[in-house]
Amino acid sequence: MPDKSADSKRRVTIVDVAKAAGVALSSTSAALNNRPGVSDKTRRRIVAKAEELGYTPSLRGRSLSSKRTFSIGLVIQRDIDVLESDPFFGSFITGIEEVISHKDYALVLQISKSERETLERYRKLSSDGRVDGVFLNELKINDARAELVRELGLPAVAINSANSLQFPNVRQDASIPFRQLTELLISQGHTNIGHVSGPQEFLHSYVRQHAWEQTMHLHGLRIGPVFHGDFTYEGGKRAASTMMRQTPRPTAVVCSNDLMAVGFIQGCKDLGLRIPQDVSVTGYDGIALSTYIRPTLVTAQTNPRHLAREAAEMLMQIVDGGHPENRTIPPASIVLGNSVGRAPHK
Amino acid sequence: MPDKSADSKRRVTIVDVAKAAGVALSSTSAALNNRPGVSDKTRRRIVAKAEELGYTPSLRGRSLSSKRTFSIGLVIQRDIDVLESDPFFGSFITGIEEVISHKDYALVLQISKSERETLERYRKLSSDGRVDGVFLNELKINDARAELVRELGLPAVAINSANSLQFPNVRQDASIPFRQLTELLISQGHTNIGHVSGPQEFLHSYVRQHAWEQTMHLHGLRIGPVFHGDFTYEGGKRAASTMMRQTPRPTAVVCSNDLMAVGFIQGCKDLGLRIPQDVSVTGYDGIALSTYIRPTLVTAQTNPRHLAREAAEMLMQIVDGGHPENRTIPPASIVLGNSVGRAPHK
DNA sequence: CTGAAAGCGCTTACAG
DNA sequence: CTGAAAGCGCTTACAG
Repeated sequence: MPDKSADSKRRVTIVDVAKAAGVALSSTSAALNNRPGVSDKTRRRIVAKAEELGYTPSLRGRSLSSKRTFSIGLVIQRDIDVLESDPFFGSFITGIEEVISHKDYALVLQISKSERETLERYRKLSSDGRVDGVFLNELKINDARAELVRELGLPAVAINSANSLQFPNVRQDASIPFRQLTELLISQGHTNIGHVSGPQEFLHSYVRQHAWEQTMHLHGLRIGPVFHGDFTYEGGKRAASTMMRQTPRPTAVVCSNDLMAVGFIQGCKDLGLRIPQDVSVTGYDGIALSTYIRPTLVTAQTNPRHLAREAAEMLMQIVDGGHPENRTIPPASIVLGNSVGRAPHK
Repeated sequence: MPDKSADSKRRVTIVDVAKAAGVALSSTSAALNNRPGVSDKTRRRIVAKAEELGYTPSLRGRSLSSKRTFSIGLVIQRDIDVLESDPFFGSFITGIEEVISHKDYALVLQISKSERETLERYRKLSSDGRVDGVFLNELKINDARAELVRELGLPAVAINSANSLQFPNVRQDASIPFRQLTELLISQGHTNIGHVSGPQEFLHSYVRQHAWEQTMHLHGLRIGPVFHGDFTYEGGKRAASTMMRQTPRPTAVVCSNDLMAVGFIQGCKDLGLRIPQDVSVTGYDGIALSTYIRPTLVTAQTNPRHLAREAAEMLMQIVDGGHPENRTIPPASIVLGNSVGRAPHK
């Protein structure tokens, strides 16, 4: 018998505990789960016995009978090469973990490479019964996940969704910092201010661009050129090489995220333009990279970890049968780097 | 009755399929899982019925009876603030997913903030019966997880472990690229070459430093100064401000990873040193950031995604009762940036 | 408060 | 090849 591995030691079950304590199964279950239905005295005896036997409840057993998985799902859709440099990712997951691990829930993480695959993942998470709820993160305009998840009856909480969605939502409003960033540029004398946007299908791209536009109008300025980027460094670089060759070129550019802003700055440098003497640039996110580069970036510090914590708490409530109110966390606060200066004289 | 949610529609079970097809439960199970024990004709009839009824097997039911979870676990231990800028993370997870999602396995991801918590996580993953196997990633010297996991009887595969560990292992040898990087510097006339290491407790810190040392000796050179870093940007910056104030200061520095190398370069710039005219710098990892900075970094391109794919395949084999051989993937290849130049004349 | 029983949805010997 | 039955480890009415 070469195999004396762990398989041999049979698991201690709740039945063993019940027998050892000399009480019924139901009493044992109630005692161990802090449910009413047992006297304090018996409860204590049962709990002691359980500890003595080294009983630890089987998730599989609980799952089947309680029809819960004690897991929640997060599906992240990314182009492969982008994932690596994505700051949102790690922070967001950390925030989720901070909440759910204390509730004995676990995170099932899936990576998807296309919208079709993403929908397939949600569908399968549901049909397998693998999770009790999911996040609706990085929503697109008319995101197909919303209808799917509703149809599947899968509990969900949305992150920064439009209010129209029928899911509990947590948001950190980007329009305030984008207004502030735009006004900062205006206050420095800039009048021709461009925008490097994210992909048009994303809700958050839209919100950010809209805030920039509104602020320009508010101050009686015509909106500058817009480049439709993709949230990547390379996209930012391309934006610079396109936008900054126009005449007249903008003297300042509001970028939809930090990574593009950093790429934009490099693109400007490659064209021989100085930051901020020739061009002022702002970002959004507050990633570490924005403090590594020179000049350091003017941006707004978002808080994905906080956002995730709120979202996870809401999802835990839903899973427990609750109906949480929508939540809002404070808007990202402006971080003053050195990438913004006074508008150059004409 | 206000609630007409998804709860109302009862799940289609294998019993329903068996009844509808007019056969026994066992035949149905065999047919649906492509196990022998049913005639081809009945199998087809059963499969057709299952599809007709929209049957999709319940993971919970399967789990309980098969004593499998169809999940594997990855525990990542990080200081909170480091996680965000960690490139390893996203790539590694992507690699895992590429393998397991096709096998109907899912990844349970946990974030831990201390070694104590990490051990607790492994312990709980095992006692809950939440996963069928785990990764032993980012191993420390005498890593306590190894003994724990063995004791728990938890199937595991190790990433870049020392050979002495009794787990199937996949590695990408770092000593080759570190020798090459060191020799590149030597070939440029450098003789006083320093090293910025990772935390001493990590196996991979040790391997990298050792390769640098060996190469120096091989070429009859005395090893230069060593700074014990922490793999962060700030750590690299501190290394520069400490090491580059010494007299004589090294003319080249081999950093244990890219993030520290990037910080080191910034630290040098802050001291008024030019890269590579005054100091040459190398990294390791090949993160995107290394191409964003100027000068671009000389480094080695690792492949965490590939590493993860191999590891995940091995874990899948173990879970299926196999005993995979150790694997090796090709070493990271040198990426020539502009951070290395000829040694300055004395 | 306590106990015996059914059930969650599968898999797997075992007998025919 | 096919079928009836037990079992995985829990929870949850239900009756006492």
